[in-house]
Amino acid sequence: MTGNEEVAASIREVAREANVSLSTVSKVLNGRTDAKFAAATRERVFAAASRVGYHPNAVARGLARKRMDAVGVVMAYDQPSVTSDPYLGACLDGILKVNKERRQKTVLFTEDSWDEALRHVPSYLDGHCDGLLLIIPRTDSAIVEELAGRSSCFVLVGDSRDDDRLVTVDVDNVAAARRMVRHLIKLGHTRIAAFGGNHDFLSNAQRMEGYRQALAAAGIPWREEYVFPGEYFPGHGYNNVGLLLGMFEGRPAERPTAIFCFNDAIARGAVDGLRAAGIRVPEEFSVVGFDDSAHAVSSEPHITTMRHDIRRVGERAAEALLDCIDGGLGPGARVYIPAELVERCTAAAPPSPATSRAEERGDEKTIR
Amino acid sequence: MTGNEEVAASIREVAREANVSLSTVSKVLNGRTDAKFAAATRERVFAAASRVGYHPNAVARGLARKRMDAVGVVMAYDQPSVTSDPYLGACLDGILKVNKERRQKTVLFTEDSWDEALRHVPSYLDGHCDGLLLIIPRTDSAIVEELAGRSSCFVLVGDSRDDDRLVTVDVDNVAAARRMVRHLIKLGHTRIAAFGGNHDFLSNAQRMEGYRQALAAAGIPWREEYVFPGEYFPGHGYNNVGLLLGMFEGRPAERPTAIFCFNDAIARGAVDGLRAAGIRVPEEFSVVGFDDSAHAVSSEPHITTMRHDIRRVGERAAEALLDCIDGGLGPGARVYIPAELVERCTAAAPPSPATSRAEERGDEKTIR
DNA sequence: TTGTAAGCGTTATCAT
DNA sequence: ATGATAACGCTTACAA
Repeated sequence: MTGNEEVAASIREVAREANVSLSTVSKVLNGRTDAKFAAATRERVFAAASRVGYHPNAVARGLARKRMDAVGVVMAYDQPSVTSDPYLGACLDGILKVNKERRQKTVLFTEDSWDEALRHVPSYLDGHCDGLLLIIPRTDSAIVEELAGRSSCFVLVGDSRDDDRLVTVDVDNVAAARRMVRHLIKLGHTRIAAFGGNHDFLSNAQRMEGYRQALAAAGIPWREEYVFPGEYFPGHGYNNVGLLLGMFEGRPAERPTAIFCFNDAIARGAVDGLRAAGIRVPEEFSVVGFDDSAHAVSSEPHITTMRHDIRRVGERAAEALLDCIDGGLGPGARVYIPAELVERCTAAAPPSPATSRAEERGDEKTIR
Repeated sequence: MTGNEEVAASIREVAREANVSLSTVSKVLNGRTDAKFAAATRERVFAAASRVGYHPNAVARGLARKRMDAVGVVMAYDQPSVTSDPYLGACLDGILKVNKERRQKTVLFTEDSWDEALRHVPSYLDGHCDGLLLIIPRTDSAIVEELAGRSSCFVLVGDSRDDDRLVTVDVDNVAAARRMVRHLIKLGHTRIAAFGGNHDFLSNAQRMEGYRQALAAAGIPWREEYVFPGEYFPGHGYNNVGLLLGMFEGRPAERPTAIFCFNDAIARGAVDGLRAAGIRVPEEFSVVGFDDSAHAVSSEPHITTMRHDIRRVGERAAEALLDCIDGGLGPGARVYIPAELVERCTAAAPPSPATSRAEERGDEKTIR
């Protein structure tokens, strides 16, 4: 109980209390090294400051320095809430962590849609925030165009489009896909099908690229008939399994022994389809998913998948933005966060080599 | 493509463009009614403003008006994340919704503990935010004391302590408990036990009060032996059922026919305990929970409970804070959010007298 | 080593 | 109906 400090003390009172000028107070309190103050003066200032309970006004300070030590986070979601979206939530967690460490304030801009967000760009850029983190999961360039023209700092989170005007932080889809396919190859698979996701998602293209690279690295030729386009839903996994099984009905030796699904939903559908066809997973057929979402463990068997560290995405994004604000990071930077392989119960070695070889012979046969 | 507006235009350029003074621009753009400007002047100003792409600087404006149109939300959690705590998440959603509607910025202050928060009070009150929303679930007065001395606006969310210096918004525990007990009474129960939660939680006292009120309103005398203290965990529900059954072993006609549990965890334990004792729920015994948490539907039977609208708590809290900032709401205000009865499968009419007696006899048998 | 004064971009209080 | 001009609280050249 130090009494009542009703209204915030300004730098003026400190100056008066300490019998020094305003600038002296400012410099001493900000620890400016360009001027050396007498120890006695410094003491007087500190004493006065604590006596009057001085804490600099962030707004005035911000106006003078053109730096608010605050970053904006803009996100749009049709979901009912921030909290109901695990991606947004995890991302935000990472952002908050870094901002707290670096003593930056986090201001949240939530919109119902990116159209709304676009309309509010001026308010994001009104000087309140030193930079912007945009959690913009799908390709939506209108707002990016709007921002890219301005001189402010901003980074795109969960996106990795190739644009020299902006910095992006995203999960490393191609490396993760490559890793996953390599995992299947190491298990002994050589005939690996790919069950793709939505055609217009960047992630789909990236995962496809990872698949391609892993195959190429292992010297396994690309086979168009192993690639099944689809969408990020279980139904597509299920249906494509039917298609696949039908396609290779007459030539079992060419039939894939594993499926790389572009997300867990597809994988879940594929597993169900396989089982419905009487094929055991993983003994007879391996299936892997992606993302380690709820689908991966929603029922048996639990799906082998790649786990993204979304929280880390948020952290790195916040760091990147801060670097950008401090002038250490220019536009064009691309940050990728590696994923982690989660081995569960749907991937194993293909059926025994003997069988395998036999199948491969059969494979040639079917070609003619 | 209007060209490149590299750096934000200031009110100066607008004034120059429009050939008017700074104050005219400010007044016209802010729609001040105290001065009537010629339509021509207004037009010129608007035209100039949009021509140079003018948007007022929020920081300068904030400094001048002493109002940032921003509110701070401070929360401390030991949880790994904002998103993993359903209470915090829902609350935040409500806050964000209202702030968005009222065009207020939301700045997030997350701390690892309330001690940390206490240490950062000065930074919350540095002028950046016009008021503070504190999501402070349990009694933790140090920080409240710290804030109550200051002249800023703040409201406590999820708390309803009686302190004239502050405004609180919380779930209406006593009304909800009263409502739930009345529900049991309406079903025909008159012997209703209460399984309490942690002794030191405010919610426990409030729910007990609701129980007391409902009984009193129905003219049912208070029976100390029907009240079982405990903690908010399933184990306490289970154990207290054992206790209760034991206590009334020799006098079945006095045994309660229903249990009002102070949360769903306790209720889940109670249901399990009853079933373990061979008693059917709800046919022979009713059990109700509170909070509509995951426990309520984690297994069969799904528990009849009271659902809180936490999102609404957030909304009302944000509204209360804004009212407070606008001077419309003074300290001492108490806002309560009503809960909703969720009828599920654990509450029914008590056994009919005849049946009841028979069952009670059977009950005695199983016990020996 | 310390002080003076000019901003920072707005709003608000006076005059005119 | 408009325009100077002084705050707002702080930082930062530039002086002394």
